[in-house]
Amino acid sequence: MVRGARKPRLADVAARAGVSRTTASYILNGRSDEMRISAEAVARVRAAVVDLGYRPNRTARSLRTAQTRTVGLISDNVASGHFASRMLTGASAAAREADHFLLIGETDGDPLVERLLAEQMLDQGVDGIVYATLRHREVVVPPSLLQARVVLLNCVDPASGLPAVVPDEHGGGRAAADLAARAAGPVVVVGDEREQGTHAGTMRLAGLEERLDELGRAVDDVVRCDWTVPAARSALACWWSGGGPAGSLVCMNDRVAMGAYQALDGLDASIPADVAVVSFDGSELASWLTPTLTTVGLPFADLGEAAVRTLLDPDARGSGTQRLAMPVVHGGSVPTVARVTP
Amino acid sequence: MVRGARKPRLADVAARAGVSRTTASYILNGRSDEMRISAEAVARVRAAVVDLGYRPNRTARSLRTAQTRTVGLISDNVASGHFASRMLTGASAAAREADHFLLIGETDGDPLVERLLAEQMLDQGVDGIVYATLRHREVVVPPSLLQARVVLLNCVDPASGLPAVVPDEHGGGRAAADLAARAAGPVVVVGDEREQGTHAGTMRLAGLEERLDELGRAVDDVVRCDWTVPAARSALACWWSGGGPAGSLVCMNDRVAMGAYQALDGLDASIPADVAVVSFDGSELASWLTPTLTTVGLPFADLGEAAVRTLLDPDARGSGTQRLAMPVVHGGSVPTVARVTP
DNA sequence: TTGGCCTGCTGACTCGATTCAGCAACGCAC
DNA sequence: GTGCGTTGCTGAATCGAGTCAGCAGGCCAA
Repeated sequence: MVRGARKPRLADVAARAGVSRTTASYILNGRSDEMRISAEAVARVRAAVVDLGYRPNRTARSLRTAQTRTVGLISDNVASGHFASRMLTGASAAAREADHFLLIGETDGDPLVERLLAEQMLDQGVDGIVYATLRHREVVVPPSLLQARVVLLNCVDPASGLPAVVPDEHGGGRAAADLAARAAGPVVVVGDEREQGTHAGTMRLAGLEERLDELGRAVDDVVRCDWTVPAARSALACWWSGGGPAGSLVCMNDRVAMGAYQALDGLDASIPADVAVVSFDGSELASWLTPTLTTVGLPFADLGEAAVRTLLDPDARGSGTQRLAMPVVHGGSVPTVARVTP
Repeated sequence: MVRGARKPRLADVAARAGVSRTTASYILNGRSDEMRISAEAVARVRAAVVDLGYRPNRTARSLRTAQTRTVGLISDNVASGHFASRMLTGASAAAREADHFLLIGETDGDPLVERLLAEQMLDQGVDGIVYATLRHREVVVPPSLLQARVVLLNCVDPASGLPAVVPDEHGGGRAAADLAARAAGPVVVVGDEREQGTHAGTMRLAGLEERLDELGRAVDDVVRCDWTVPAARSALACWWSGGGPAGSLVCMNDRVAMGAYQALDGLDASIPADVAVVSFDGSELASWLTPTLTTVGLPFADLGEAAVRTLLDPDARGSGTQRLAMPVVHGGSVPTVARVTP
């Protein structure tokens, strides 16, 4: 590129190659065969592009084609969520793969901000919008969104029938059952399955019960508490005040499991010999505990990726709800081999 | 807006108001006084905008003005970092405040991807680029970036002299000193201050030593280990095998502190009565420990906000490096009142 | 009457691409 | 030599705004 000169335009390329703008445009858009451009012209244009360091102006192209090659992601709190922010990683990677960029905006749950953000993204001309939530739950998307293509991420909107990508909580519950069943003794769920702000709990519990039943086992008790460290700690401490802990604990998330570890700490019971612990999330926290926690992971990066893929896939219009498998992250909190069940 | 009609353009507004496109444009851009447009014309145009539901086409405007009202954020791993992802929250909030959108891209540290991403963002016509890193460290920004306005976030590039926004690690170290000095006995630093991938450690240590010196105290020992839970746990367990723990621990981050808690667990020493623990990060983890951890926080959201503000502030060209204060997050791991120093 | 100034507006060009419709030049069949 | 088809290209319109230069028309002073 010539020093000091302004950025070259398509017209400059065309002039240098001795062809019209039209011809140059066809060549750069891969339509040279269709338009029967001679090989010589193609070569001259390509050379000119290199010589001038030409890069097409995306804005001008967008004006003409009404496509901006950007996708928006509107969320309540995803970037703030410690672990859920990987949805952004996945989404942005998938966008880049499709030569798009990801535009992000957070609403903090404020419906007004949500509406504003949606409108501004539409003004900006995004090619589609991913509507994401920190917790897996049901939502009602703002009507203004519906002018664009929308894919839901980590949430569903039953009324709208919009395509959605969510973790397979039910399958995750089944996986947890298999892990919990490795230990003998009662299976105890820790954490209120109706935790507000999500319905992951009910689905996990349903899967857990289904699979335990198949194994000839059952959920023997549920210790209801918020999904936080201190709530789980005190709930369990209180619950065990009767007899000593035994069997296996299925914790609704890794923080609850951490609370369980703390509650076990004072007692004379070791993990996993006396008590097995399984949980959900697959966050880094699981690897910080001793012994490391066996946890059924939320595939956040994959969720983000799948959502953007679905959004940009022209064939995926009414593709319903995709449930992505929750992979087990193996730790040391369950016995490595299943005990033989009587 | 009329049903089924295509989106109204400025020309439609002008026609309905009985003025020229030029006049309508001046009015909508707040230049009606300067251009001496009559109050009646202004009113008619505003009414037409409402009637038609007119929203300006940002792409067309961008083409003309060469401003896209978007800013890019290129990072190595910020969205994946559990806690650092709040930089995105702050950055996106600041962008929105200035009527801009945030475009994100992650490189995973790959210089090739970095270059590509930078070029694509420039093609996209971003009004500026924030270059961010997960860890606070020195970087060399890719030369292709320098075509745009750039602000560094959580890193510095001494050679380029680019404006940067970073946490005030030195000041944070001083704050930690005040907290550690509340307990009598030796002050022990936990975590290698030369942790690879960041130079936060050396700055924290320098601030710590400076302030301790002012208080007539000193760093009595440094237990060098990686900034991870298991490394800190085993390093401390080993270190204490001589005598019992006492004094105060200054942990290089919250995970190290968690390791310290675990190491203390078997021993007969309580926090903060026997050992005070201070750390750096201010992550949620601090609130999950028992007792809750007193930690000098990284103001990630503020950092992100300040970076975008600086980027968009026309007066802030060579504004040097902004060091944002690290706020103390008070927990229960240090004595509440300072002991009288002899 | 003429010239100059103010008020209130507009015509036409511009940003940088995409794309439809059409046009010369040539060969070939009749 | 006329008509037709193919090859290889191009002119000009278009997307939807922003903006410079200028133009009527009225008023006032000389």
